[in-house]
Amino acid sequence: MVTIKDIAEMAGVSRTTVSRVLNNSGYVSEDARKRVEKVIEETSYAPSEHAKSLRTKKTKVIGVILPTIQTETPSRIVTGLGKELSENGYQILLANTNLDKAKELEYLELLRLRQVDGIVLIATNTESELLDKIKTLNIPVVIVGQEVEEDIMYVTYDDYHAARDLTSLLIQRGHSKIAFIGVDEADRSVGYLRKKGFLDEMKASGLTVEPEWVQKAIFNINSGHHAMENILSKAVDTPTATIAVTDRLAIGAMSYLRENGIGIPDQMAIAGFGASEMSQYLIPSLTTIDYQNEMAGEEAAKQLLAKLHSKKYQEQIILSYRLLVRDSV
Amino acid sequence: MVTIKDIAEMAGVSRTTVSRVLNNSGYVSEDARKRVEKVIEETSYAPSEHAKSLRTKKTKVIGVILPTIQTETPSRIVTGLGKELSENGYQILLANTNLDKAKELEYLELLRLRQVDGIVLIATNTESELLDKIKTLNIPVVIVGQEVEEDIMYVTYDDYHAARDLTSLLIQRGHSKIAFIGVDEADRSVGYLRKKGFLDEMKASGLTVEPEWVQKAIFNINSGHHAMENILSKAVDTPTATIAVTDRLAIGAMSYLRENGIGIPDQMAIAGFGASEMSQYLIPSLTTIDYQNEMAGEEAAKQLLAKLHSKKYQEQIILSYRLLVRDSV
DNA sequence: CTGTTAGCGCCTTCAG
DNA sequence: CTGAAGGCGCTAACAG
Repeated sequence: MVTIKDIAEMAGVSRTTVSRVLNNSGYVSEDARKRVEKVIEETSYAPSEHAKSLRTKKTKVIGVILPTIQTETPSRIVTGLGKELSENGYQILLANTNLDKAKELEYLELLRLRQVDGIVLIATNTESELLDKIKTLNIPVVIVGQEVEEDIMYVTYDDYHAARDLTSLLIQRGHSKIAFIGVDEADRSVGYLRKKGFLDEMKASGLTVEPEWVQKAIFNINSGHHAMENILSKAVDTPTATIAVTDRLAIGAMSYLRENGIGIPDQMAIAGFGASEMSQYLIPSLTTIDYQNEMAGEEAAKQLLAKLHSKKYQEQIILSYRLLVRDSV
Repeated sequence: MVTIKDIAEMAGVSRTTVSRVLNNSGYVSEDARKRVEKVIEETSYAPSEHAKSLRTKKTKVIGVILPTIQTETPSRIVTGLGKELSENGYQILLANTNLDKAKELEYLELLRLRQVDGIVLIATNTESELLDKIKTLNIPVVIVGQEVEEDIMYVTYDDYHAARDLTSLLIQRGHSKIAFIGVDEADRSVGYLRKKGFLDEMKASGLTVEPEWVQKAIFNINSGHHAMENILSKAVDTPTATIAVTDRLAIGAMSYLRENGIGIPDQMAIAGFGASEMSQYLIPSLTTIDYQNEMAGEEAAKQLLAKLHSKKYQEQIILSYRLLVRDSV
C-alpha cells in the first residue's frame, strides 16, 4: 500500500508538503506541487480515510436510520439524501431497523461509535427516550418525517393541512359521511396529525364522524383491506367516502371494494396519501397527496451539511404538498 | 473522549491488558479482567473504529452499489444483506448510482479508498471494464443479479428457465401468438436471458415469433404502456398473450389494455417477472415469477463473510424461482 | 514556502 | 500473566 510517506520520498519533499497539496492548505511552491501531483498521479495514490479520520475526527460519513427500505417514502428520501450528500463528498452508512423500534436507539449508538459526522433519522415516532438519546449524542441529527421539539433539526410535511384539504375536497364533492383508515398515533405525523386534520375539517363543516368509520390499521396493504371490511360491516350508517393515511392502505381498501362489487367512486370514493407510483395506474386512479420526499431528503442533507460547516440554514422545515385529484373521488 | 489509555489508567493496568480484554485475546487474569470490565462499563467506553481500522486494516463495513433504491428488487436485496451483515457486526456503506453506469466504476474506487472489507454490486450489466476493475480491486466482491466469469463471486437467478417456464405456461393455456416486452440485452439477466428463454421455448414448441411482437422497453411503467401500444398497433397478426420482463412493464402494458377496452386475460393474457407487492392486488392479479430477492441478499452476505473469514462457501450461486400463476393468464 | 515533531487511538510483537 | 515500545497513515502546530 502506498502511503503519504512514499509519495513524499518519491517527490523529494516532506510528508507535510504532500499533505498540503492534498488538502490545498498552506503555501506550496508551484514546483513542489507539480512534482507531488505527478507522483500521486503515477502511483494512483489515495490517502487513507481512516488515518485521516483518526487525526481530524471527521469521517465524511452520514448515518441514515430508517424503518424499512421496502417502501416508497423512505426510498425516495434516501435517494434525495444520497444525491445531495455525494455531491459534497459524503457517503451514507445505512442502518435499517426493519420496523424494530428498539433498534433505533441501538443504531444511534452504533453510528456514534462509527464517528459518523451526522445522522439522519427517518422517524416513525417521537418518543422522549429517542429524543433524549439524540441530545446526548453530541452529533448533528436531522429527523425526517416528524415534527419535534425546537432544539432538534427536522424536516417534515404539513400533514395536518394535507389531511384537511383532502377531507375538504371530499366534502365539496358532496360527501358528508366519510370514513378514515389511520394508524397508531405514536406516529405523530401519519397517525395523529392526519387524523386530526380529518376530524377538524369534518367538525368545521358541521359533520359528524361515527366511531365505526374510524379504523386503525398497520402499514401494509392487507391491513387496508381489513379496515375497509370493518367499516362496511360494522357501520350502521354506511359512509360514501374513505380517506386512508397511506396509498397502500387505500389500495388494500380498494381491493376489498372491488371484491365486493362496490363501485369506486360512485358507491365509495377513496383517497390516500403519498403519491405512490402505482397510484396513477390503479383503476380508478387514486386521489392522493404528493409530498416531495426526495426534496425532503435533499433538505435534510442541506441542514446537516450547513451544521457541519457552521453555516446557517433553516433548522426546522415543514414542506408543503400537492393534492393530486384523480378519478377515485 | 475516553480512550483505551484512560481505561488503562483507571483500571490500574496497561493499555495492552485493556486491549486483551477488549478483543478476548491472550491471557488476562480474572482479577484484571474484572477491573477493566468494570471501568469500561462505568465509562461506557467504546474503542475507536478508526484507530482500529488503521491498525488492523479491517473496517467491518461492506460497500453496496446499487442502480436505484426506488424499485423493489434492489430494496429487497439490501434488506436481506442488511439482516445477515448486521447480525455479524458489519455495516453497509451505500452507493446509489441512480442508474448512471459510469458511477459504478467511480463508486468501486471510492469504496476501495474507504477500505471497505467487501463490496456487493447489484449489477445491471457485465461489461468487461467493470469486471476488470473488480479484479484489480483486491477486495472481495459479490455480484448480485448477473452471472459472470467463474473467478468472481456472484448470486443470481435462473432467469433463463424462469422465462421458459412462463412461456411454456402460456403455451399450455392455448396461446401460440405471444408477444414479449424486454429491455436492453446489455443487462444479461433481464435483457438477454429472459428473452432467450422465451424464444427458445417458443421454438421448442414449434411456434414462430413475429418481429413486431418483440419490443424493447426501459425500466419504467410508462415504457410498458408504450410497448403494448406498439405491439397492438404494429403487429399484423395480433398476439393473444404478452410476457413482460418486469412487473412494472406488465403493469404499464395492462394499463394500456384497459384504456383500450381490451380484456385481460380473454383478449390478451399477460405475465411479468419479480412478484412485486402490487402484482397480487391488480385486477386481474398478475401472473409473475417470484425470485427470492431477500434470500439473494442473504446469500451474497454469506459469500462475502465466508471469504472474509477464509471459510468455504459456494462462490457461484444460481437461485431458483417460483411461478405464481394468477388471474392474468 | 518547507520540514520537524508530535501525536490521533489502537493492536502487536517482544521481553519480562 | 503483564507491560513497554513501536508504528498504522495522516495532519497540525511550530520553527525555520
